[in-house]
Amino acid sequence: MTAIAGRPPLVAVLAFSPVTMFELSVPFEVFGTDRIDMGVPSYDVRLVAGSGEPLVTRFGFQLTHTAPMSTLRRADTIIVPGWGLPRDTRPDEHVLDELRRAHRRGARIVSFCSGAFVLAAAGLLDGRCATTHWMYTDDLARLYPDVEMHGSVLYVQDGNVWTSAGTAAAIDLCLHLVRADHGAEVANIVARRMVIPPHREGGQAQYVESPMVTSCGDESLAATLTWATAHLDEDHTVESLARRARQSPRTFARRFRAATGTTPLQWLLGQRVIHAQRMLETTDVSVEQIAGSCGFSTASALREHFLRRTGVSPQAYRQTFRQSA
DNA sequence: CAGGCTGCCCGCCAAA
DNA sequence: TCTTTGGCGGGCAGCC
Repeated sequence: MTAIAGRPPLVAVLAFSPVTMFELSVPFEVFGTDRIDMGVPSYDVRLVAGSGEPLVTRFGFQLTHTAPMSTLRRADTIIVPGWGLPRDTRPDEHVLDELRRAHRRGARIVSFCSGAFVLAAAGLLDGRCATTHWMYTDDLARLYPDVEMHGSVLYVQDGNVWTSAGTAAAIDLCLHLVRADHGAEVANIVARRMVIPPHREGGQAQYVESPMVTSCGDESLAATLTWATAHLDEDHTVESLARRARQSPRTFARRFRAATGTTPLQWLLGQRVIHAQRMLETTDVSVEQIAGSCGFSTASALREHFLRRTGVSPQAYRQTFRQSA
């Protein structure tokens, strides 16, 4: 998302009573917190009440002095957090019209958790891939049969429409949007400031049995992952990683999936692409050299995986960040 | 870009 | 008996 020169991107949080407090605060924490001192570009975040003032949270607190509905007409990104009304409740038609209108002019439309029902009610998910909290996927599929539901991922992008799963996946999606806007380096700074892991793949399973890196969990697995990210340029196989973790390959693979929601090779490829993103953002090293230091045997292997995971070629990616720098 | 080769992934099952 | 482990093999993704 490119900001119009001179003003930071406008993020409108379109909330409906009774709104979930956690999800309401996530966009303000990720986008609205001033981190200029660490080199993070700022956003302009506004709260818009979709169901009229006062906006009421699920715990009964009232929020007043929200921004006017017309904010949606200027917003670069509109985020709809989860809300607590029955799933078949439809917001006012004029609010849905504003959403459709924003979508038509190219604004980025985002939902967290049950906020997906608002996007669906506006028809923005028809024929699109989407997700929501795993408890609601069946309901949404039944109410809006034209939506292609993906029930087991953290977040999904389809064109300019992004939907995320329950509660904490909102953070993953917001960080991903920061990454899309300003690159992995900036997203990592934000993640570090918020003291959360910088990246969980959107396709990662919702049913993760334990966080990827935990101080009281599987130490040898966490240590092995940390080590591998610091040695991406070397060759790794499931067998070699398992040996380092002092486990049989079969047990290592099993624990790996339980802890990360993905497989060793897919995780490794993801880490390599992230590292390539950082190098493209911060250096002028050739793509061939980047491929080598990321552990890809050839530049074409890097190009293939980079394109598949980011949607753009390494060269185009670099140009985007060189222009805005 | 086709096709073969290698290694990954995961269901299955027996052993601990 | 119940749970965890780890070896095996088929299908297939990734690489050359």
